Amino acid sequence: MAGLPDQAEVLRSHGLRVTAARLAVLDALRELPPHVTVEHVEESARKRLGALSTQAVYDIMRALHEVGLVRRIEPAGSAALFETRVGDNHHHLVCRDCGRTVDVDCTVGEAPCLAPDAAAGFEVDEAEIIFWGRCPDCIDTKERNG
Amino acid sequence: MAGLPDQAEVLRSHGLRVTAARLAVLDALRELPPHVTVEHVEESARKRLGALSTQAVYDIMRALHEVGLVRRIEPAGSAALFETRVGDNHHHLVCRDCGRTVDVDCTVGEAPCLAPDAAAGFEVDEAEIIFWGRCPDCIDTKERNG
DNA sequence: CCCTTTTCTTGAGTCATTCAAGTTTGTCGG
DNA sequence: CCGACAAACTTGAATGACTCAAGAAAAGGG
Repeated sequence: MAGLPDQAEVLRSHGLRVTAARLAVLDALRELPPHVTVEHVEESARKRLGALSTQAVYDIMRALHEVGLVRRIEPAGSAALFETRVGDNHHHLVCRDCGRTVDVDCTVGEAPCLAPDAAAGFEVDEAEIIFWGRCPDCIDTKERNG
Repeated sequence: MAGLPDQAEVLRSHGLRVTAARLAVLDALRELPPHVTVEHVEESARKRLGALSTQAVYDIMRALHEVGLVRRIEPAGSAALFETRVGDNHHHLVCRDCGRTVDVDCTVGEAPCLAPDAAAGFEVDEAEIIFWGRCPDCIDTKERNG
C-alpha cells in the first residue's frame, strides 16, 4: 500500500464523507482495468466489503463523477463506462465488435478539440471524441472465420 | 412535391422493398427537424398512415441506417437520434440542459478526425465527436433565474 | 454522545430497445 | 395475372440499464 494516496483523504478533500462503501469502490477502481461498468465495480467492491447494493454503487459513482474523481463515457450501445484518468482531454477508441475500449491522446492538441468553428452561440465545455473501428483481435478473428 | 426525389426509387436503389410504412417514415423524415428520435418519427409517420407499430419504426430506422440513408447518434443520457444528413463527417453540439442538438462541420478538416495518433492496431472507420455545452436559450434562462 | 444530514438498503418503476411468434405484404418467376 | 417465398409488420412479452422512493444505518459537527 506504500506510495498510494490515502483514499479517505482523497474523499475528504473532495468534500465527500468517508464510508466503507466508497473506500471499497475506490480500491476496486484502483485494481480494475481503466474502463469499467457499474457492474464491474459492484462485483469487485462487494468482494472487499461482503455486502453492497447496486444502488449504492450507482450513487457512489455519481458522487465521484460530480466531484471530478471519475470520468463517465457512454459509447453508443453499451452501458456507461467509468475511468479514473481525469483532467486531461483524452479520447477513446472503441471496437465495434467486442467493445474493447482504449484511451487515445488528443490528436490535434487542445484548442481545436474545444472550439468548433461555428458554435451557434453555445458555450462549449467539453469535446467528446469516440473513434469507432475494430480492434486487432477482432480483425484477426474475422479474417480467419470469414 | 415537384423537385423532390421519388422516395420509392430511393428505397429500391438501396436494395430495400417499398412499403407504405417506409414511405411514411421517409416523408416524416423530410418534414421533421434534422435530429429526431424513434418516437418523433413514429408519431409523424403514424399520422400519415393511420396505424403503425413502434416495432416497425425501429425496424425501418435500422434498415435505413444499414443502407446508409440515415445516420444514428446516441448522445449520453438520451434516446438515439437519427438524421438524414449522411456522407459527410459532420459532428454535433448538444446542450447539457435541454438536449438541443445542432450540426457542426468538422473543425479540423478530414484527416485528423479519422486518424488518432496511436491507434493501437485498431482499424478506425469513424470519428464521432460530440461537443457538450449550453445553448443560448439555456444560458439566458440560467442568468435570469440564477 | 446526540442530532442532523447524508448515505445505504430494499424493492418497485421507467424508458428505450430487443426478442419472438404469427400474420401480412412485396416481389419475382412463371 | 398468379402463386411462392422472403421480407416486413403486428402484437405482446422480455431485457437491461438506470432511477425513484421510503425507511434504516452511519458519518461527523456541535
